Amino acid sequence: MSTTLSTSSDDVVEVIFEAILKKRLNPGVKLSEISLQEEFGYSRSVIRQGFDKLVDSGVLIHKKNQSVRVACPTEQETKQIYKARKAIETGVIMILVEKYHNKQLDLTEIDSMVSKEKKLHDSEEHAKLTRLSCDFHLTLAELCDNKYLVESLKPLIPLSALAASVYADHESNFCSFAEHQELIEAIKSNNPKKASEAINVHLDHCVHSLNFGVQVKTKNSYSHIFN
Amino acid sequence: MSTTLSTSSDDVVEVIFEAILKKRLNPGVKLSEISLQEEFGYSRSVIRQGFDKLVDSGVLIHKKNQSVRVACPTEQETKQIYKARKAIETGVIMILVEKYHNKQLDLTEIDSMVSKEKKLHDSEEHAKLTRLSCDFHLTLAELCDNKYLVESLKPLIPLSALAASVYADHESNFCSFAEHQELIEAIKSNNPKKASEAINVHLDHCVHSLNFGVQVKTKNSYSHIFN
DNA sequence: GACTGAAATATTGTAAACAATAATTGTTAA
DNA sequence: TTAACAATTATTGTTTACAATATTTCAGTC
Repeated sequence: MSTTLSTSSDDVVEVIFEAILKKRLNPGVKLSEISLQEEFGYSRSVIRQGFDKLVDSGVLIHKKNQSVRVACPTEQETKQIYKARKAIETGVIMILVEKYHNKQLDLTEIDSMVSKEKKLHDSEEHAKLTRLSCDFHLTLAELCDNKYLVESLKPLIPLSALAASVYADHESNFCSFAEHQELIEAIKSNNPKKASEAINVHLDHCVHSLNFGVQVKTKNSYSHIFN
Repeated sequence: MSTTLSTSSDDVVEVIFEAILKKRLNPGVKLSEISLQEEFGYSRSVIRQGFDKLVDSGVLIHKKNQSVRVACPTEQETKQIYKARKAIETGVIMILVEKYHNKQLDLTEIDSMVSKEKKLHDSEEHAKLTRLSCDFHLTLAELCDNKYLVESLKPLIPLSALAASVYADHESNFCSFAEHQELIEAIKSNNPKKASEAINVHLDHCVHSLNFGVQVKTKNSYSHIFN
């Protein structure tokens, strides 16, 4: 949370967030404290502090006396995640519509993100696109200038990425940049209803593009993950 | 998070949450790890783990090399808290309207909570009423069967209670039970728009009942707080 | 060869120790 | 008396050590 001075354990959180978004850490992977000690250069207790935070947000799963594992959202959990996102992000969009209308919102940053998404889509750089899609949603929340809203959404993004890496057949059109474009247009057109529909439709599309029939596969090694 | 087996540190979290909701812990109060060691019977590292979780949710504030303090929301933060709540709880209510309409929702528990609120209001037991009001909002979220939504809302409730204990002149009518009643009626009437308005109006009333002109006072001792 | 169970190993849970920093107290000088 | 500064104390940040639990290995049996 932004009221907190960042400590060493936040590095651990950030690196693991990153690794998940970059698909270097797959659902179900086991992470032991001592093994990561060397990787990070921090002592076990610092690693553990980072783990605790990630467990708290649901990104890592921790059963007593067992190593933590990267969460592997079930179908039901995935649907819950997106339902929660719809609630939070609808609120985000409503705030942004109002802010834009009051000339309190600068959309140049988010515009350029969408442009970049289009480029990555055209050049078929799927991994980078997925990553940028996640950033897009978080950036929208950040534009609200409401740290509580941001913190509410934050854990749901890597959870969504995890769900995608389990259930998405082709991640190319998992989180459509075209719909991101439409969303921004809706904000600019000062039409709350249209904007609300745009975000809800978009998130529904994300879920519907997933194939929950696939057999869940988990990986176990984590060498060369964090670099 | 419910995917986690509860550990000792969760006791710390619960007790401090409780103490805040019961107004035994006031905004700004300093909490030292060693002092609470005796209070709980756990070692310092366990206390610290609990603190870390509370810091992460914004309920405690932690600056490097200083003791944690109970958060003391500013006017701006309080408004952000309620804006975030409006986003999340509007989503909650929409889900409940749909669930009720599909006969998948049992409202007897929440009905009895409102009745109990009325009793406490009539007998002027303000402290217990405040506590129950908080539970009311959390229970609504829990009825959605969505742990992510619950976890999003959870930290905002004690933060709201903290804001109230700083800025509320008379806490008797801070979070109106009558409006809770209306909210439930709106859900039962299967009217999404009415329900949405009810929750937004209610949360707006909560903020507007606060007096941000008051001088913020912080207390410093914490004897006899946890019993 | 596959299964059972016990020993060995590895990993987590907790506590204690040490180092670094902040808060407090006490002293001195203006 | 007050202010500035030094010494002391208290508290946090981090590491390390030990106990409790889980996982793995391997021998023995069917």
